[in-house]
Amino acid sequence: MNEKEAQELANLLKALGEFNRLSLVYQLCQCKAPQNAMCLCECCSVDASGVSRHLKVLSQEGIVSSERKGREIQYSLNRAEVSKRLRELADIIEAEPSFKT
Amino acid sequence: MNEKEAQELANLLKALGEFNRLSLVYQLCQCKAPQNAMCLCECCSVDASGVSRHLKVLSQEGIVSSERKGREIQYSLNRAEVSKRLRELADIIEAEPSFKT
DNA sequence: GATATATTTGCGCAAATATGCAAATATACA
DNA sequence: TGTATATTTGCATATTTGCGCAAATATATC
Repeated sequence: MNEKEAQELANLLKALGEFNRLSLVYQLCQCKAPQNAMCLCECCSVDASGVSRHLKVLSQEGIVSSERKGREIQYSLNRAEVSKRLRELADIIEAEPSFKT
Repeated sequence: MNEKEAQELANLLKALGEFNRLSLVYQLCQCKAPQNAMCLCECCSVDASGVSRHLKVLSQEGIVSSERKGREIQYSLNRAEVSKRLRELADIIEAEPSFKT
């Protein structure tokens, strides 16, 4: 794990590690269909501009994808990619080294 | 997942989502034996007081355990617990619901 | 008790972050 | 073109966070 990868992973974890953003992720988690920001607004105690900013952070970290549909922008969770990265970290943490002190 | 659990998980992710703290975790990851803070200091570009504070955060979130051994305090990574919590989140994120929109 | 080493804590500072509000922008529709 | 809805952005503000330094504390050893 080099420095750049570590920084990217830290960024991912930081993006998920804010309560309202994690709430947005949970909300998307429970949805089969993509959701727009107005809808996601309801699960989270911030106004539309705050939701917009949080979704931008999640998007920049590759946690959600977005697609404009008319007036709305529909967000969906990148389930496979996010869970993969979390499991990779879990694997690293779990594996006790056979060498070194 | 209730509000309290979500907040605790957010706290865990936030604790891991800071570059120097994640570096400390990686360092502990590569060690079989517990390490003291002076040793951990080397992998991380902050002074001893900074490392102490980071280790306190990691300890409060249950990521590391500590035990005083004479003058030193030895830190070890709670591998099983941390990887379990990360995998639980990965499971939640990965599983597409069969109901709801 | 005096000294050395390891760790924590108080303090101040600078940077980052989360937030709301209002204005700007994008799009759809009458 | 004008209006309504959805989203973003600029701005100001309050809070949090990470950091180093110096002092305090804890423990071991002389």
